[in-house]
Amino acid sequence: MTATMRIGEVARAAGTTVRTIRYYEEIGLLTAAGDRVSGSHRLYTETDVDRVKELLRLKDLLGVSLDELRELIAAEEARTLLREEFRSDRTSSRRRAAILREALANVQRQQALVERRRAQLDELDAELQERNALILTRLDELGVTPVR
Amino acid sequence: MTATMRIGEVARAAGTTVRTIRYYEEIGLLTAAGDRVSGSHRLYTETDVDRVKELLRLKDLLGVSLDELRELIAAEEARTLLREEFRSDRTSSRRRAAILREALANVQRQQALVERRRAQLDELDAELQERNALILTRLDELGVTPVR
DNA sequence: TCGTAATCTGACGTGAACGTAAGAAAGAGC
DNA sequence: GCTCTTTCTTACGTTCACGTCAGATTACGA
Repeated sequence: MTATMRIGEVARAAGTTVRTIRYYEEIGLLTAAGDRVSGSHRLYTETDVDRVKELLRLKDLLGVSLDELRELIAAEEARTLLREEFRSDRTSSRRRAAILREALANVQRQQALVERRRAQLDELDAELQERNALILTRLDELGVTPVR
Repeated sequence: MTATMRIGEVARAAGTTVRTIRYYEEIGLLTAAGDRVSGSHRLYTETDVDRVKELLRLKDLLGVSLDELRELIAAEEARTLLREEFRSDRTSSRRRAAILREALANVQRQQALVERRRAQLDELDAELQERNALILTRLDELGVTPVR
């Protein structure tokens, strides 16, 4: 189907290690494309690379554990369905709508977390600004010209 | 001097555990106020509570390790000096300026990290918005009225 | 002074997220 | 078919950031 790649290439493309990819599969965060008999090489697509990148990003930016991440992405399975099932002509409108709703809820959960994080960051930023200003004032009082 | 408190109260006030406070001292992130002979109770001030809160926040929001946090806060010692030495009348203007400059550099390092994080968050947010919009469009194409 | 709660030190335990090593097997290129 | 790199499975090791336990000590309040 799509240009198929092996685990090493995926790791390099996603900026991580082979072990991490396998580990994510172990804990159910990832599944190699296509059925695979134990022992044979795992095969992936570009989409998988994107997924790995996204997992790493969410983990880092939102500071969630891989367990929480699994919950957060639970409905992401729907995203896979969206590619495999959604495109099929024999998928009903009703079914498609359900898939889309799942995907929507999924995205919205992530957005909520992003919003919370952003609010916290803003607060921190405001306090840092304040401290910065205070220090500049004190320097000024000393008759010193601050750097910038 | 200031209203003095013990480790349990500090932990409660900062929303963490006694063990964490001791651990932070172990790795040099924190120092109990005043000289202390081994075995006697650690004593803290309100300022220490703020410091612990800040440490927890930076760790969480910026996603840095405690080691990195120590580097990041290195010059924070200057902040303590700022309270003890800065207020002394026998501290020269030149010395005060130096202390302030240290504090300034310190704050600015933190601000830089906050900025980077914010930029990353913004990027993530933009992509989520896009996905959200795409899903809504598809739902619309199906003639379904999305929730909200 | 005495009882009791909180804290002390020291040490070992734990969960998450991988790292690493060994030996076998797979698969791409010639 | 053969070589050589890459991947496979299994399993134990490691680091970080604390948790937990034991026994001794401290200090506050009656």
